[in-house]
This record gives sequence, C-alpha cells and structure tokens, in this order.
Amino acid sequence: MARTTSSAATRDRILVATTELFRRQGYSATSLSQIVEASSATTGSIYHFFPGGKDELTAEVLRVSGAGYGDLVESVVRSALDPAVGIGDAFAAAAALMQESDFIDPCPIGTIAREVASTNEPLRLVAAEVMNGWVRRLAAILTDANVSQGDAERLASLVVTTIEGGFVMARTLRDVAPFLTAGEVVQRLVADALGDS
Amino acid sequence: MARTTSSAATRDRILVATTELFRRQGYSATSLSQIVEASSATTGSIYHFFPGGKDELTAEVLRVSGAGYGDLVESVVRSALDPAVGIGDAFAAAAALMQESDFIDPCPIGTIAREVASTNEPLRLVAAEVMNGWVRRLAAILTDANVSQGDAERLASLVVTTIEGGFVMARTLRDVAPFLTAGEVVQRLVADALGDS
DNA sequence: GTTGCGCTAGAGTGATCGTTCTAGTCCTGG
DNA sequence: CCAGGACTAGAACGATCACTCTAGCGCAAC
Repeated sequence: MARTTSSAATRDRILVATTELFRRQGYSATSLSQIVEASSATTGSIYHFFPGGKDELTAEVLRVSGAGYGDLVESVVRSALDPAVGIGDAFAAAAALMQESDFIDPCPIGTIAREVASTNEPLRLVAAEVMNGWVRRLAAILTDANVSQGDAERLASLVVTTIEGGFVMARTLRDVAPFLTAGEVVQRLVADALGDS
Repeated sequence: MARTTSSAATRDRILVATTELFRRQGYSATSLSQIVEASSATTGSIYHFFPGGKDELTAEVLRVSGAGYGDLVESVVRSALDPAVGIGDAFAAAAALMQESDFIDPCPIGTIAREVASTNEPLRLVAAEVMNGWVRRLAAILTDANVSQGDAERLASLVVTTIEGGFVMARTLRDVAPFLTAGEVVQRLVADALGDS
C-alpha cells in the first residue's frame, strides 16, 4: 500500500468539507467546485476516491456523518443517570450546538433525505439505513432499561422524528425554543415508559 | 385590464407546477426549464409574473402552498369533535395522502426551508412566517377550547414540529408508521391538555 | 381600425454544472 | 535505482443553469 497516510488525509478532507457544505446548503446546491475549494483537493482526487462521483461521495457522507451523529447522541444518552434524562440532555446539547453555529444544520441527513427521497433511490436507501440505525440504537438503550421491545421501538422512532422536526423548526425560525419544548415532552414520555417497567 | 382571465390562469399553472416540482425534488434541484415544461408556460411568462425570477416565484409558492396546507389542516381539525381528535385526524389524513402519492412530500415548505435557511435570508423569512402562521392558527384552536395561552402555543409548536419530523421520516423510510405513532402521541398530549382545563 | 398593452414566444447570454481525460508527481517494493 | 501504481493537477467537454432581450400576438378602448 502506497502513501496510505497522505491519501487517507485527502479523502478525509473531502468528506469533512462536503459534510460541512451539505449542512449549510444541502445536496443539490453544493457543487463539486465548492468541494474542491473547501477541501483543498482537486477534481482528480475526488474521482480517485469516489469513482461514482457526487452520488458516491454523498452516500459516504451520509454514512459517516450519520454514524458520527449516532455516536454522539448515544454517548450523551448513555452517560446520563437514566435514558429519559439522557435524551433530554441530547436535545439540550443539540440546541446549544445550533445556537453556537448560528443555526447551521447540526447534521445533513434529514435535509438530503428529503431532497432526494423521490428522485435518487440509492441515496434514499442510504439515508433510510442511517435513520433506521439511529432508531435501533436508541431502542436498544431503552430495552436495556427494561422498556418493552414494542414501546422501545415506538419511543425511539418518536425521538428521531422529533429531532428531525426540531431541526426544521429551529433552523427556519432561528429559535431553539420549539426544539427544547419538543425535547422536554419526549423526555417526559420516556420517563413515563421507564416508570411503567 | 386586459385578458385578466387567461393571465391569471397562466400564473396559476406556473405556481401549481412549481409547487409540485418542489414537493418532489426541492428548490435547488428544480430548474426553470422544468417549470416551463410542466406548466406549459414560457420563460417570458414566468418573468412577466415573477420579475424577481426563481426566488420571487419560490416565495410565492411558499406563501400559497403554506396557506393552503394551513387551511386544510385547520378545516380537518375544526370539523372534529374536539381538537385532540381533530389533530389525530389531521395526522391520519396526511399519512393517507402520503401513501396515495407514493410518498411525495405533502408540502414543500419544510424541505425548502432547510435547503435555504443558511443561504437565502429572504426565503428563510418567508418560510418562517408560514410556519409561525401554522403555529398561531393551531394555538388559536386550542385556546378556543379553553387551553391556556402558554400551553396552547407550546402544543401547537409541538404539533408542527412533529408533522415536519414525520414527513422527513415517512418520506425517507417509505413508511407512515413513524408518522402515525407520532400523531397518536401528540393527540394524547392535546387530550390531556384539554382535560386539565 | 388603429393604437396600446398585457402577455407569449423562444433564441441567445455568460456562467457553471458533473464528469472525463491526459500528464504529471511522488513514494515504495524489489 | 528503476519500474509501477497511488495520487494530484487542472484543462477541456457537452449540458444545463438562471436570466435577458427582442419580436410579435390578441384583445380592449376609443
């Protein structure tokens, strides 16, 4: 293997820059020339690492940043006293992140998913796999806390739905209040489910 | 005034076609040439009715379809026995609509809002006004049912957040279950608020 | 019946899109 | 020390982008 170190760094710069651009302006509005500029890479490098072009790069961005955001949420939730408090913490952390970043989208999956869901089936499937992964991981945390399988799945799905809806609202209104309100409600619902067990 | 009838019809065809295209593929991926073709209009007509070009047309689409979707939801909610049931009905109706349309976005505001929120302030403001309008209308229904002003605003905001998040999930997963689950939860929360009054 | 205007028609503008391609450079294994 | 592959560099391609512009159509007022 030749030059693995520097090549991996370039590939990484491309992914990071693309993720950042997607968070600000989504999939269609982001051009390869912007990615080239922001990542200090070249067109050749992009097509070397992602021979499938923009779509392959986008798929990888979805997978990597989806997993990363999942890790972040899971670690916040698991480090709390119980899952209900943890999920509340996750909402609060996301809200803080949004305000600090001047309401840049904390994660690009929802935006891109809605952009491509009806026009690009391979990318839709990647986005769906990412979201299903989030639901699965959250549901596992809840079943670990003795919530029944069915309740855990429904609650986990509700959490993801609420986070995504919260991103739309907060970003559009430039206000985290709706996001925090939704987080408090979800936290209470999870607490109720824990109490029933 | 000359030819008011036919001109209004053309303007309307442009708006309808653009709304439809935005629902499927969002703002950036929709080109004026697609709009020309889908509306059987010409470039000249588009710039005659919307001198500000794509952005002015987009703003009008957001306002018109936002108001239209608001009307639809309000009429469903108001025709139910009580607001809680009505909101549940609205979720069910939206879910049915989504399945019938092969998961085309029922309304383009959320997608476009997230696309442009960080890059096009005038359009972001239009989207924000539309969403605030929805919240206000829903809150008014709840205060009419003797929910306190504060609770009504918080619940209304939660309803909009949940609907938007539900659209993201349902469209991406091609499954209305998460949307319906979220709707049931929201309906129960509203019912609780009504019971407290 | 002609003037005026709302509206349509669509070719043309420069810019930029995603992608391809050829020429390199640089490191590494033998 | 050289052969070869990983990687970079960026010019060039046809297509398409939002938008402009000139020409002309068709109805209404007078």
